[in-house]
Amino acid sequence: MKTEDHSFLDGRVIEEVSRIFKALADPTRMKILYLLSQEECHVSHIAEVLGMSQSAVSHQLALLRTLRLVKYRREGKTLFYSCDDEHVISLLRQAIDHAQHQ
Amino acid sequence: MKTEDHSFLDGRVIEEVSRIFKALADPTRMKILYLLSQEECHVSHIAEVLGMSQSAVSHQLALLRTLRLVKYRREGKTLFYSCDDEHVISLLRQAIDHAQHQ
DNA sequence: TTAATATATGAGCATTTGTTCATATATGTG
DNA sequence: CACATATATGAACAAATGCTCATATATTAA
Repeated sequence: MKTEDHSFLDGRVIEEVSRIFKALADPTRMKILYLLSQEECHVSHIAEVLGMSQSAVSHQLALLRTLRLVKYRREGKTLFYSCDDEHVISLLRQAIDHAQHQ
Repeated sequence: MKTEDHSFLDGRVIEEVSRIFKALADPTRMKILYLLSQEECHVSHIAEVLGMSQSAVSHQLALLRTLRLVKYRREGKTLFYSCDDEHVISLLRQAIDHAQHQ
């Protein structure tokens, strides 16, 4: 195939896909997303379950919010986070399944 | 749910999945893998098509080899690379499709 | 063997990333 | 209001990343 005959990806698509995979590439964010795919959680619960500092979790949640992968609702002083992108969860589940069965 | 009631991921699975997503998270590697999913290519062809230096491509191919995502065969002085993990290509295609239709 | 070509690889460097620490903001309580 | 609790956020810093440049290795041809 010649250069001009290739099926190229749009630059915006490449950047978008890269953002999604970057989000999934970090073990901490993977754990957070996997946890939130099982149940809605508040921040300190995530921190406790994953054994991380509140600050570290909050920073990662901020990143996931920016990418619109999670959303939250407030209940008093507490914020409950949950997944906001089923497609990304589907990619995560597939990758996990594949890694588990090999 | 209490901490001990969560379905946790095995550390090895987390690391493995993280490695896969890290590989897919870089635009350059995405382009290389997407290209190789279309046809077997030699190194300088990849470099030309993607507008990158031979060295940069070779470094990324070395990384993808380490992860067993690509393989190669030699023909004289030339090395022909191709994909060696259909599952990862499947994840990539799904993410691309999703990004394109939104 | 010498030279040419194709690719790999090590060092160096700028950028990005993920954390911690300290502090700010928001909400509820007395 | 003052105070406690839950979370967010900015600064700083170490580690990881992706490139370039120079050079090494492998193969072929003369």
